[in-house]
Amino acid sequence: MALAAFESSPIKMDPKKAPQFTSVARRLAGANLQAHEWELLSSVLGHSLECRAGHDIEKKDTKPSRCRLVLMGFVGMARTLADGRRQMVDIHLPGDITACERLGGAQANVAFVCLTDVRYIDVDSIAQMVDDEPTLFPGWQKFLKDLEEEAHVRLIDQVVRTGRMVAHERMADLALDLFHRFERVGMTASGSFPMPLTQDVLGDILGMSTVHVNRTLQQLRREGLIRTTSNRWQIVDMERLRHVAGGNQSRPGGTTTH
Amino acid sequence: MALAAFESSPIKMDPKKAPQFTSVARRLAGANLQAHEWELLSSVLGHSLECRAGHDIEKKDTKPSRCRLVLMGFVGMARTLADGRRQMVDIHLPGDITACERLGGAQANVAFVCLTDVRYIDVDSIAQMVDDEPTLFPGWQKFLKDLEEEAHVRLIDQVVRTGRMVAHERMADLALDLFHRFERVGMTASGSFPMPLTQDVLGDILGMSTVHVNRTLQQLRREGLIRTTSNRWQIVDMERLRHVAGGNQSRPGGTTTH
DNA sequence: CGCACATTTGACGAGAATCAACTGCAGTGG
DNA sequence: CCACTGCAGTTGATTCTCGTCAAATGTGCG
Repeated sequence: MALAAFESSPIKMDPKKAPQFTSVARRLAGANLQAHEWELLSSVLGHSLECRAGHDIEKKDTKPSRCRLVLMGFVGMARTLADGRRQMVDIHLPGDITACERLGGAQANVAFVCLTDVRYIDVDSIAQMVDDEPTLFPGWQKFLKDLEEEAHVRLIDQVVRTGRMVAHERMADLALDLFHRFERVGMTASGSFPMPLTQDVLGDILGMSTVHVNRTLQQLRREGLIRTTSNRWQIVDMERLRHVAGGNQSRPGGTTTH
Repeated sequence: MALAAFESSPIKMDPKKAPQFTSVARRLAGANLQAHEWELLSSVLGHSLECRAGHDIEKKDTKPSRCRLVLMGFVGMARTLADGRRQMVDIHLPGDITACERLGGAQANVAFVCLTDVRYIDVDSIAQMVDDEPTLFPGWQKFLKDLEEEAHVRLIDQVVRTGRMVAHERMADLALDLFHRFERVGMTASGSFPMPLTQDVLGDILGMSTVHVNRTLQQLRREGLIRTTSNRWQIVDMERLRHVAGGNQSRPGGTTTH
């Protein structure tokens, strides 16, 4: 059991008492952190930060952080064009890091927008220590590297999504992507996953207008593929949804070529 | 002068006699390689490889390489959907590395396609040595890291391009991007840069049909923004082309918010 | 209740894909 | 030398996806 490793770690943390840590716990459970690596985390875990929906993540008082670990909520990596059009380049969920700034972010000209109320911790100091002395923190190094690789693959997926898929394919593909990512951190329940985003924001993610998001969603609902409540989506027919997405979503160990 | 540093390096290489190395020379000139780091390069420079247009880069005999340095030609990082649609996720030009496989490429499900005849060298062995002992090769480490960061920014740009720009904006933005990248490696001449790609491939890059690429190009030509010959594009009116692209293309030190 | 905000609906038009045909051009072989 | 071939580019006609505008409906909240 993944959580067991986390519970038996030097840092005592009961997921039932601190549910905001469960996603990160799932992630770190596979990282094989050593005792002194857990200590790194304990030094910052108490200082989780909050950012309200609609605001950019940014520390006004101190220097901007390059690396944050999301505990709760959705963070969007967004670029805004001169005329106001906005494109979400990537979405960060609980357990992800906003590590773009470690990879050329200075040139990227993107902002990290809280799409919901967000709770996160600043792990920039940890990242810097790991960068300086990678051999001292093998668990953290692998953890950070894995998260960055995943973000890289997500970017590639996002290019394909916006570049070559039509509306209902984009929507289906996104739903599957989010489902699998929430599944890994134990936040799914009977095929459903958190979806508190407005159709407006969904449009900025998928590169389409709000109205078209609405109509595309209706189509998927009408065909019995998904069900939506105010802050959750449920996948009703996984197999057909995959088919709509084109069978191209990267699922663990999935095959690809037709 | 950038080339001077390269010419005075331990490896003698006259750009006039070996023009295929000039792009890499420009790049490495800024990397401040130490003597023993130049040696690394010399061990592989003689073994440049070739791949014909239309084929995937892949070494059949040995294990697949994770890291290649492009000397000449265009390499496309492509994903093909089940029904045959294809999206170019990134384009690698002379002086770039095809380093995707170093960053989660195993999951990325992309192929490296030669969009022209391509000449490249396999620097996987170098990359592995640098990964193992980064402190021994500070110049190479920074060089590889910079190239990866640039690739990351290009991915972000590509998401915005395909997600939120209309056809003529995409085309203008791409033209400017390519121009600036060729400029850095000294392959521009009076506002022109190499463009040997077919409109078919351009469609796969920009996420639009071949016919629409054709019509969009005609529009840009008609408006006096670019001129095209069989294998070069010339930017006629940089200022207005930037305006068409939305003023959002990342140029060195450029400002952004309106 | 009134307000702000999100979702939904309809009507219309613009942008882009598709299909099919045609042009221009370089290479190839008779 | 010229016909033939293949390929990239071009054009027109048509269809369809999607964006825009505007209004209506629903929903939570002070």
